[in-house]
Amino acid sequence: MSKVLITSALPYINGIPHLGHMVGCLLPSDVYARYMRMQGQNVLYIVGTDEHGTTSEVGALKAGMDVETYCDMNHARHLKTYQDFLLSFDYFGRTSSEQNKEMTYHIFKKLDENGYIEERTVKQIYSLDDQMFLADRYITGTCPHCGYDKARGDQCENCTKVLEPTELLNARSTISGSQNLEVRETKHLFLNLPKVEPKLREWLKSKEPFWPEVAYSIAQKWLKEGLQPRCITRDLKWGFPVPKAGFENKVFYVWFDAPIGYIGITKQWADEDPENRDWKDWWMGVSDVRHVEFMGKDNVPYHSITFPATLLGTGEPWTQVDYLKGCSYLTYEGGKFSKSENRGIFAEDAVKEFPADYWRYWLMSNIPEASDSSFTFDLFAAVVNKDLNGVLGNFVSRVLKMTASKIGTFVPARGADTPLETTLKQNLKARVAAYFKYMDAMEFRKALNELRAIWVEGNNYISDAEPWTVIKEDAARAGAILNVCINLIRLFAVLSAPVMPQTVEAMLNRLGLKLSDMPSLKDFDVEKELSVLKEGAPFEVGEPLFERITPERLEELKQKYGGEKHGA
RNA sequence: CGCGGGGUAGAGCAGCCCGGUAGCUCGUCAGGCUCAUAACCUGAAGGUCGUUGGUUCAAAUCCUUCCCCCGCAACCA
Repeated sequence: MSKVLITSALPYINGIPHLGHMVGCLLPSDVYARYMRMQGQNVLYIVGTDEHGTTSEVGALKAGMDVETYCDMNHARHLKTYQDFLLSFDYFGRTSSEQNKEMTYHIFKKLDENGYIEERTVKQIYSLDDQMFLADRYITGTCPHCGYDKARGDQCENCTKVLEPTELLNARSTISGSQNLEVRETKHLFLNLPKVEPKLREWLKSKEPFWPEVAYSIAQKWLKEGLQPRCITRDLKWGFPVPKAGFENKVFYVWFDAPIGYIGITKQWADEDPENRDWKDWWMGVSDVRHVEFMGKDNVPYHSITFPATLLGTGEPWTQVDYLKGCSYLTYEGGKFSKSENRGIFAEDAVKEFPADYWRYWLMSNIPEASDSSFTFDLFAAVVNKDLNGVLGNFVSRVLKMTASKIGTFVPARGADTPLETTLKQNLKARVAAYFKYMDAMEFRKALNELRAIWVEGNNYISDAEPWTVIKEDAARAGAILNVCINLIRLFAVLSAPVMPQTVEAMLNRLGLKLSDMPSLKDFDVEKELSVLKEGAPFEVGEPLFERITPERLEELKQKYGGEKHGA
């Protein structure tokens, strides 16, 4: 059995996860993890919060809390949200953990020993009132080019010109509003990327061609533009103190320790059960691990260039990413998700409106793979009503209700196959093979399209077989048809499990089965799976699996979540 | 000329790498069925594949011009 290490980009703790975050990395990583487990693979699925950096410090300051308490609170909030979305991670850790500190120090030490770390003195803006160095984005002032008075230290949003913070007129701290700023020199440590570049190029060459277009292009772009030494320390308090003489008051830059978090969190997981778990089995000197990373396109440079270079620089045999699934962005009703403008639907609210499976199904079948895609409530309602209610939910209803009313609440006897069953099985075999092929390749839109097509086979079969007509003349044959249909419900449930775990459980329960009764997808055989439920097995009809979204409800949702474009 | 991605029926997408009758889902219209959630099944209408020029027997697909949308641009996670 091979090992599959699955990681999702670690959500930044200060952010409020919205549907874009869910679909870009968290959800696909979960669907893939569930699928691989069902394929009999040994899966380790790691997620957690990314906690360090200025943004957390400022967030805590504004909330009037110390950073640790603030992060504890937000960590719990993130965890709750992801559990509500039914993410099946093996461990949900945090980059601020002791374990991650250990890993970060170890890796830093190796890089330093190998000569990849260098000191540089840089000029930065210091705020006397805030008593801290300000990141460029925390400095606001008047743009020297266009006179826009809310230009940020890195760029003017009005005229789009790239700026140096020292160019701003009337510069002030975004945090306190103080204009009491001065330029100070400060010493920092840099990771010498150009020195790692030859190794990096060689490594990328072997992996990259198999990545999605988006990920491949972004990595190529960075190499083409040439790598520069990258600063890995900051003048902040919230972070891991730099273990080097002369840098006692500085911490590592969040982007240095965040990806190391995958390893640190694995150690958190291992430490829970040290008898049976070892982080090294997944990360150090192993050749039987396939590492798959999921992330939004903004994260690709760090996972394809900076982090691999960091690991290569240690000279140690770390597990590197084998497949990098980079997704594009999901936009909301034609614009960006924005917490400050209260535009978009956030994960916490989403699960209050509809069960997680509705969102999981919609998001996975509309995942932005090739290009950005858009969430609209109209599209959402169309999919929920048509696919979930019309195709899947209605099939379950019509089959179970008819069997119950015409025969009884048990599985009728199976008959000999007619050409109808032969055709059904042929179609299903082809569909299932395609579904597996796309899931293996992480082409989720296509996979979900096949899943839907598999459900449609059920409606096609029952339309062609017409048990409601047959039963008037030949009760045994009608029973045989319904036997196939009930087995189809079970088959649909099994195949849908990676995407809609909750619904699948409900489907199985009606058939007197549990989630644990699901077969492995390895060596999945349509013929065999269609004869699992035998004559006499009891079932419950139950309520409809899904709720339809009425036009009234749709309007209500659009109103509530600011579906209309601002400033139109 | 900053970089990358995208521009294909009313909507959302596939096809493009490896040129050869333009495909899928929703929506619309018509028909069927009446077991089921006004659901399901069948069929039809609807596209000069953003634009210019070129290569070719043949271009959505290769090269070129311009336009539009989205994202990124290293002290923003």
